[in-house]
Amino acid sequence: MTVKPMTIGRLSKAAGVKVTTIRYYESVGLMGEPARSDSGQRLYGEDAVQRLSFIRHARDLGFPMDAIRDLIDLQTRPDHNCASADAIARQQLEDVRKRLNQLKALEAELKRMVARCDGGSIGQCQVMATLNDHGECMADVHERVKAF
Amino acid sequence: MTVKPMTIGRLSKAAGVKVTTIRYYESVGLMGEPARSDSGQRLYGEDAVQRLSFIRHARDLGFPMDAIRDLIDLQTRPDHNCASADAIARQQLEDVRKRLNQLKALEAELKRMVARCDGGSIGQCQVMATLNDHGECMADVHERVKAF
DNA sequence: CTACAGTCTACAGCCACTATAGAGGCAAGA
DNA sequence: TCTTGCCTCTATAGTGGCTGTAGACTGTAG
Repeated sequence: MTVKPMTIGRLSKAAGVKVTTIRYYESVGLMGEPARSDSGQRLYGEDAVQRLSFIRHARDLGFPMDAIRDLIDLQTRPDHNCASADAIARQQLEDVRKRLNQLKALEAELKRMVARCDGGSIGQCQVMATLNDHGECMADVHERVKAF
Repeated sequence: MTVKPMTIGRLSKAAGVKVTTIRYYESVGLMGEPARSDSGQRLYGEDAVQRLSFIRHARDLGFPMDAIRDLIDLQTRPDHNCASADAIARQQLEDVRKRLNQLKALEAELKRMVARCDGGSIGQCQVMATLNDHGECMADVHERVKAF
């Protein structure tokens, strides 16, 4: 016997991903077109839960959509060499480390900034002074931190 | 004698901010409307360089536009108490620290992931296994890292 | 005068969604 | 059977912080 298929709402609850997000994933090709009921409602099987949980975990780890698409493609060829998947993950790790370093520099600078506030007036405010005077800045914050 | 005003291109070079970005800052109310030449070109004084460098530094430190707008408003009242500026900076520091913690968790998980890759086939790939099996995940990566 | 660089406005695109509108579908209770 | 109320559908616009493009005009050097 076959298992009863889920509507998108049930899938949403089962996978912990919002309905709109599932439809969005479909629209960008991460999810593939599901079967439809006579009235046009999407119908999913258990594999959809699995797929969504894969996507969600990868997103939680910060993988960009393109990388996830590549990983999903790789999954469909289980005998292919693992090196590609490894490379994608290593790239992601490198990106995360880079952002980590930038954020650490930001934290140091901000910490220094608020530490110097003595509660006086704006005119003498060291927070303002620091923002005005880039030369005063200790941290090498020249590259803007990218979106995650 | 007054100093010769700059066109937007000169301002761009002087402040290290792209022409389009300057116009964008104007459109969202961070820059204020400049004087114009007879033919309609924007004309700026030295204060614009100062203002842009303030904005840029704040952006480099990750302050969102709204916060920067607030800080600029504060600047126009130099005798106002410094507490508001301090609060904005502290909020930003807190945000940065939160993201830092999330990123550290990501880094740990990714490191663990790539360390287990033995170069075999996708079928046995530990990178894939980790992504498939959220239960295997050591890190508490339940909250998605926000854009910076 | 002729190039060519600079400037103008207005609008589309980026990422990864989220929110909204307006219409139709489905199951349970009266 | 009808109603109530949630579910689902499509299509579109908005988020943040810009960047890129198109097509027209302006300013300047040779």
